[in-house]
Amino acid sequence: MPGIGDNLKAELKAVIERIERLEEQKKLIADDIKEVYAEAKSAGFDTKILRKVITARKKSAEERAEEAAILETYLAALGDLADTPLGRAAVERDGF
Amino acid sequence: MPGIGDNLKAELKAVIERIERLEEQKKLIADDIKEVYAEAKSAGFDTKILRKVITARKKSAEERAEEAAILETYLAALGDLADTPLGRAAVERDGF
Amino acid sequence: MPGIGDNLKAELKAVIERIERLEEQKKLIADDIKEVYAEAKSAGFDTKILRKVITARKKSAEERAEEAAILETYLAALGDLADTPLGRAAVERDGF
Amino acid sequence: MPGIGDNLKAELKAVIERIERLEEQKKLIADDIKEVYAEAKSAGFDTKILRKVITARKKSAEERAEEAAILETYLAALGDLADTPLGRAAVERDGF
DNA sequence: ATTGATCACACCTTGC
DNA sequence: GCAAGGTGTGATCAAT
Repeated sequence: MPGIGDNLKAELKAVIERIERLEEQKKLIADDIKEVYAEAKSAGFDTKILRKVITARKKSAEERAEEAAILETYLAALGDLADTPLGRAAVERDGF
Repeated sequence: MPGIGDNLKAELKAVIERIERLEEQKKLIADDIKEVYAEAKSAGFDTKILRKVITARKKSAEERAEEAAILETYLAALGDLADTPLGRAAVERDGF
Repeated sequence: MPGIGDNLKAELKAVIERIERLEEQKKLIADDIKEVYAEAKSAGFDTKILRKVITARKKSAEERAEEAAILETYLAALGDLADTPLGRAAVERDGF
Repeated sequence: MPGIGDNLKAELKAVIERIERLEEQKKLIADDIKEVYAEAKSAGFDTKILRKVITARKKSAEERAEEAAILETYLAALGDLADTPLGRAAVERDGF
């Protein structure tokens, strides 16, 4: 019973396999992370605190990224401004 | 100001960097998975069904693993029994 | 000191009591389960194997439920398709 | 092939069914609890806080039970003491 | 008694 | 904004 469904079936199969393959890899890495935490615990670290540190650093990184994005927006605006004499003067005065 | 905490600090730093590196990799893979779902959606697949299929297949795999574990446990128990003449007789009669 | 908060307070009290009553019942059942395991152990059963069997059976049930859910979703999707002449033709040809 | 294993099999079946029946009941109650939380949420309560309250009350109850147990131990000791004239005097004086 | 593993529960993020 | 899935945490149970 070959039909138009065959292509769909093959596509579907491919999609599912790609996802399952990726999830497998993801799981391997997640297991690695658990292992690192386990080792750290054996070495006397408090994993709960450790996790908090990681989370805090992630938040900081996000904030930095946010700030960088804002800065970039400013710079882009200044770039436009820089095309005018008035803008160029402002840029120079403010040290950009 | 070198002190007794320096080794700990270095260790801690190493641990955190290992974890952050792994989490970064994990995120990359998670993003890949999202991308595959997005592509599949564009190709006309219903991602809701897709996800259900994936989880169902995962469950199947887990169940098979579970059953294999039970079988192994059974066999280990039978192996112990098999070390005694009485046990061997029982095992044979019951078709194991 | 009757005030506007009184209704809320009464509601809150009722909610908390309902939950605590249910959790109490839940705990009683959990204790019953423990007791059954203890009895089984006394009767010579290996509780470890017992638990594995129970969980495997649970997984089977879950998987069946999951598959039923997928089937339902499929059928719903097909039901939508079936509302169009083109869809109906495809559905019939592919044996649904 | 009737054998000595048949009784075991029947017993095993009975045990498994009892446990599964109890776990089913437990799940029903757990679902009831979820439902109460859901209703509470609809009524405008913050379920997170609600859970904290429940937990805190549970802890208090445990503490009270603990204290009651200690009290009981004391009372038992006093009961023994009460069998002696000296003990009885102490009990009376301290208001037990 | 303690420790390690297993499991249910609660929280939180993500997709819809 | 809600529903769902993944993740972290706490409790429970076996083994030493």
